[in-house]
Amino acid sequence: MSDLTLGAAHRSLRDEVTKELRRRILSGELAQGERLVEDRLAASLGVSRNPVRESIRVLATEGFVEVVPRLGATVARLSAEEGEELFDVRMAVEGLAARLAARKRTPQSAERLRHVLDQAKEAVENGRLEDVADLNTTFHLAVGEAAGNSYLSLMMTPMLQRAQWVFSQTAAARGPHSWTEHLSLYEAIAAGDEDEAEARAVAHVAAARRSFLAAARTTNHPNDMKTVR
Amino acid sequence: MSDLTLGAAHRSLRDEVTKELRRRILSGELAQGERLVEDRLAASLGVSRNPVRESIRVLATEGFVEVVPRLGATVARLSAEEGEELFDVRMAVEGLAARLAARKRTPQSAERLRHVLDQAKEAVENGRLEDVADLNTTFHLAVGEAAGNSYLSLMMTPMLQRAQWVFSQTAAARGPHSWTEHLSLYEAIAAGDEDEAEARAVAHVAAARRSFLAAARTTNHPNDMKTVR
DNA sequence: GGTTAGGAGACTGTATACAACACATGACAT
DNA sequence: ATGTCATGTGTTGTATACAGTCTCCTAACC
Repeated sequence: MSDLTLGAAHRSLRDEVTKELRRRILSGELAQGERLVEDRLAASLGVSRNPVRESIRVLATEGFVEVVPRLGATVARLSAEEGEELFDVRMAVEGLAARLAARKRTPQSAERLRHVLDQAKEAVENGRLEDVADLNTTFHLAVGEAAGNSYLSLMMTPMLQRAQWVFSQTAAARGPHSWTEHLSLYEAIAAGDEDEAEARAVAHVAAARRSFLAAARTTNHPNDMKTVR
Repeated sequence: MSDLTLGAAHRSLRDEVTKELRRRILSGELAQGERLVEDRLAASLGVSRNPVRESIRVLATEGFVEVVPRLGATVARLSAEEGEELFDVRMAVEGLAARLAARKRTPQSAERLRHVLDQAKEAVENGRLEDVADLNTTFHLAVGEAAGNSYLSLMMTPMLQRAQWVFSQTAAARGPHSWTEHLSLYEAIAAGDEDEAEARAVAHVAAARRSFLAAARTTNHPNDMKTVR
């Protein structure tokens, strides 16, 4: 139906498919537990089953999809408990990222962080909330990049996308709050203060967890997040 | 050539291919930077290109393979610096895993850890070094499982395989040493002492890093690990 | 001699085709 | 009425086919 418009520089079709499927999952367009039938997805994307299959496998290793060998793939289910558990991992990983980013700071990395912050500020002021969520993720990832540790970046990319997913599923948005905390983290990194950077990153994730818990408590039943079918 | 013997319970062929390719990379049978030509791999595994392609994509998201859109895939290169950086990530992640494992310990998880330790002890005593390396990885992963955090497990699996890769590439084996440290970590976890468990896990990874650095210094040139071509 | 156009070979990207399997439905037997 | 078996449909797993692109080699040209 809605054919993909593939990017200028001949980015392979499969990458576009992966991106689009991930987007649909993160946005909730594909609901948790929903079955991913290769034929249907292929038709809806205007491609053959082959790129779809490859994408599904990638998304499965990233944790967005569950594959049972002969039975097919479904969008992963995310219990409230699993959502909360993710924050533990984030605190450890992002704490490290912030510390290393402060240690290895360069003019370029500071510039990059500031650039993302500026974009986010602009998006906040203009009330473009979808962009704010994306830019928050981008900022966290930029901190990971600034840490100058390739495996850390590789690991953080799907982790942060998952975090965004968790939030979108609970409808717990907290854009402006985030922004000031990001600024404060940026300052510690730019100042090269490792301990403070780590502490602020951990505190930031902890604050995000509290938002999540509050939202989860009001919008959902005790043990499961909404699992629209 | 060497057709895969696919497991009893009809585990899909593609899973076997992924496992086998990963094994070949970890063992060095496929050298760093070596080109992965789909046709050749397919022929050598006795399957068609399709499962091979899917496997390559999965291994790429795990960080063992690098894919450049129209040019093909190569085994990832691991500089000595990247190898060392991995230890930073491991300290953060495995420290958390040990802490959580101590917090959430159950008779079952303790039993599981002890079982792996017993196997490792037996392998050490019988001098089966390849098995020791695998069992060390298994133990670390078991700690991750004991933490009862699904995303943590998901993240740790490729991370630990990568760690094993790093060691095999530098020929830095330290089996027996590891074993006593593992035992000590197990005891802290079984005692439910969170702080001690985290500290011992971090110390264990730090010790591994020292082994790595020592081995890397003697076997390699300053900035690059051996990159056989 | 160096540089550039052309073409052959190799390989990836994508589509199509077919085989194997799972599940549902319904008929038949007990 | 219930259990078991046969049949059909939908879906995944795998193989094959073809088109597009990159690289390298050759040859012609300046």
